[in-house]
Amino acid sequence: MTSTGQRPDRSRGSLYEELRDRIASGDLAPGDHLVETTLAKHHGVSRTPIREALRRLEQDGLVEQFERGLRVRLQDLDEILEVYGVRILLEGAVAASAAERYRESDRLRLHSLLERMDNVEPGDVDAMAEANRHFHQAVWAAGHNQTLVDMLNRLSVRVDRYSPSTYSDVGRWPRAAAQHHELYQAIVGRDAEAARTVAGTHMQEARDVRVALWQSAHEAAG
Amino acid sequence: MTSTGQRPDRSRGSLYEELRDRIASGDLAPGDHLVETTLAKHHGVSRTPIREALRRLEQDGLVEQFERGLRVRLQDLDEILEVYGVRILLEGAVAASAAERYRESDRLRLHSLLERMDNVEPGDVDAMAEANRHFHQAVWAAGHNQTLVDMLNRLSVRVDRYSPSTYSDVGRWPRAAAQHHELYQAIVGRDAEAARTVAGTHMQEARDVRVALWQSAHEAAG
DNA sequence: CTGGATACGAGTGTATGCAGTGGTCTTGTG
DNA sequence: CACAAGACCACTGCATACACTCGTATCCAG
Repeated sequence: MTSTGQRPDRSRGSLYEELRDRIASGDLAPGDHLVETTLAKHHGVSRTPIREALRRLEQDGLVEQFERGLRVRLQDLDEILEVYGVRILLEGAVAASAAERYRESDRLRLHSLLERMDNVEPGDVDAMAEANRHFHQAVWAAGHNQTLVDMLNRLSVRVDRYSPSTYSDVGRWPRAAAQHHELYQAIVGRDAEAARTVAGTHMQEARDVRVALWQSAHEAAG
Repeated sequence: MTSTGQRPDRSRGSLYEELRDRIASGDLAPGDHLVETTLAKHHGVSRTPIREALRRLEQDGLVEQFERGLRVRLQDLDEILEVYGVRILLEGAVAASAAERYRESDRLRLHSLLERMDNVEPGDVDAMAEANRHFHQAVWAAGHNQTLVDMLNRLSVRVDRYSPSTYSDVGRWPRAAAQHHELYQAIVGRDAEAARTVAGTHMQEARDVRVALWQSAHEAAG
């Protein structure tokens, strides 16, 4: 051990993120038991910070109490449908809010992210997922409603698992890109209801793809 | 110390609730510094469980990082409006869902809580708040959507502060009770859109009262 | 009296120790 | 061989010890 005491070599949230990513990537699979000592060893820290990260993951709904300890939460189809149901509503709300509160200063950011999206290498799923995420977050920011953003983040965390992105579905990207353009137009045109509709539809399609992904993953496993 | 080691005399969430209640009641006022050692002494435990509770309060948005440590979060009008904005949407959604998924078995519970509400001693604000909360939670449960319930809980926690309830506003109770009856009728009648509207309107009024409460509290303080 | 350096203290982050609990494995008995 | 009693152990929850940081008070020199 090169250091003890305070000095957070890993700033506070980062251990949480490491664990969250391990869950998202499937390295820690649904149902896996999480033993504090084991995780502590694996991440090179003591149990204390591990415990804090686990508590947070529990709040996020990624991890749950099971018998004596914790395990990675299993996800059923109902849960995915529930989360997307709320997400459809709130993505619509934030898009509408972005349209209502639109200011010129928002446009540059949105537009540059839109371009970046258009220039993604075809087939590069990770780049798609990233460009998509950035664009959506820019819309969230343009909504100027931190409470909505918090809720949307919580919801995203709960379903961004099992696969890097719903864009692993071949063929969805161009369609999604078109919807992003529509959304951009609606926001810039200050048409709140159009923005709500487009964002909602976009999320519904994301839901359908996610459901299909879940189903194929669970057929494979039995 | 009568006991050491595991035995959680206070089951795990309860310390969190104690702190949350101290914030809600104003015992720990907005802006107050929270010192782990002090809280630990006050609640008769060590820093470890206090820290876990604080992390959770931070997630809830009741407490925030400030300089070296934590303080009780200040709340501005915008935040209250944001939270209620989302709450209006989601209370509407859960009411609609309750109407859609209505089953006879839900009716007994809703009805008995409605009666209990009608029999509250006039002027007993705490009893009003409690009856109100129970009725709403029954509606949430009838919606059969745990994700929505989670979100609504998070939102409630963030605004149920400063005063025990929006029912401290004289005259709101009968009106709210009437709305609860309307909501009940809409759910039992399986009229999702009516339920959504009633619940939304109800929340809007709650918002207005909360805003008025906030304003009078902040005029008094300057 | 003022500026800067140093010492101190309050408070957090992390590690570790210790007690209790529930499951499991072992052993003895009918 | 089946089953109950007991020992063991893996693991958690809580307490405490220690390291480090930053603000502040103090003290000395100019």
